[in-house]
Amino acid sequence: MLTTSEENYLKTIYNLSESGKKQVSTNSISKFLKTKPSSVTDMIKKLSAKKLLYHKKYKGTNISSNGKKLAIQIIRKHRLWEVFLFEKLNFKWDEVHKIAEELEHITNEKLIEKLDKYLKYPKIDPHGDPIPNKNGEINIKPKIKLSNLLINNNCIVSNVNDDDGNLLEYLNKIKIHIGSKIKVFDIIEYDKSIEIEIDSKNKVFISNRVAENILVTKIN
Amino acid sequence: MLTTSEENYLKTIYNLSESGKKQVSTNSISKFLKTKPSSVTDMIKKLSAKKLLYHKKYKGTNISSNGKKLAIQIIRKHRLWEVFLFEKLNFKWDEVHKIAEELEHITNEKLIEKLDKYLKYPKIDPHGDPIPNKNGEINIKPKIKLSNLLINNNCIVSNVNDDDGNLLEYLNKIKIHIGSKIKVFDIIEYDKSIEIEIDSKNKVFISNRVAENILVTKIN
DNA sequence: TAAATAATTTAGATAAAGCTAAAAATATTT
DNA sequence: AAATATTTTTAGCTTTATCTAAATTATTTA
Repeated sequence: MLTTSEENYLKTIYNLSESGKKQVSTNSISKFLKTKPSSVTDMIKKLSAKKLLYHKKYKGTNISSNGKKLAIQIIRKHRLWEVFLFEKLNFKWDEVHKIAEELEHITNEKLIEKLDKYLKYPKIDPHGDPIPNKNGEINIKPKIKLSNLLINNNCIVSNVNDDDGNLLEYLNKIKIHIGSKIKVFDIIEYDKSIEIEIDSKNKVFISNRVAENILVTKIN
Repeated sequence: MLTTSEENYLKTIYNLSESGKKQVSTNSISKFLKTKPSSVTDMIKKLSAKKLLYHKKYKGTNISSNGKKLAIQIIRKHRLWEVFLFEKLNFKWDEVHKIAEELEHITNEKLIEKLDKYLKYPKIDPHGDPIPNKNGEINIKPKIKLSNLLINNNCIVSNVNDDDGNLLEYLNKIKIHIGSKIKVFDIIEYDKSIEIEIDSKNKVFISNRVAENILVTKIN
């Protein structure tokens, strides 16, 4: 059994090693968790002693296969709770993460199995991220440009190219945000602009340039 | 903001002072929480400094009105989560308490308001205990003998006189336990035995003697 | 490549929440 | 009312997860 703190480190190290090179630096962990590098070193020692990490002094940290298994189960719990908060309690997409950070540490296998069943075994969370199953298998859907979809395709917005401040402002105005469900209604051949339906409500036209800067996960 | 441990002490002291005399002894707290009396003394000092308790050395502890308010909100969370686990996730009555002990410490007001709404503002938990409302008001229903109910009354079993080992065994056999919902179908004038329906399923007859040893909370 | 800079680790400190053992206060018996 | 027993508190220790400051190793730059 792991403490909440150990779980948070493990999850962070797993996430950092997935979204980059396999060797995770002490500083990157410290930055993410907002703790001091010396605290990170301490925790790395603890988790290494439990064979959940491999660590070479001054070189970096790797997650072990046991560590990975545990991390994935924490992520599973996190994302299932996010679905619950979003779908059942009607929280907004940007409110669920913080609460799920607390709920994910509740340790009761039966609770998670029953929650999963109750939510009808969802495959993705409100941000479009895949939910690992009981056995830790993850169905990773690639993130593609909205401009690459075809008519009648459905997707969830998972990322926005935010180099450009104006784009975010515009998306905010037409109510597109991370987690929004979008259906492609029409594609105009002339300029590749597309007509979309946002969250089963408003329909709008967006230019190809905008559609190229929205990353989505295809669903069904 | 209180730590989980502080919350557990506060809740315990509130419960002990409700179910007995107002002065709570260090030993009784220690017994309930399975910590050593010396640890209890330490925590009492901490909570007294926060004005949540009043304490006189060697004499005993009282909960303050601020302490009471906080304790009631923790109990509110606990009982709402119990309803969720019981009604939505289909846990058994005797499984919900342990899980709710963890869930009750999650601190997010909006979460509890939304959970309350989602559960349709329940008034009692699966054990028949009242759920305090947002303002901390508790609708305390008296616990009465099952033998005192009238035809068509509904109730929840909240206590069983367990001096007699045979009674518990018998109740187990006919599937009556704490939290069971019972409807009175008929009362036989001759011997005051009653016909009841248990959890909207099986109907049985029980003697007046048995009915006198089951304490219930009337509902609707 | 040597010096400067950055990253990482070590050593030692702190606060929270528990513990044991002993002292002090209170309660109960004889 | 003394002696004994019980309860409560105090003093000091442990573990967990942090921290700061200093030392060590790695990397970058001039």
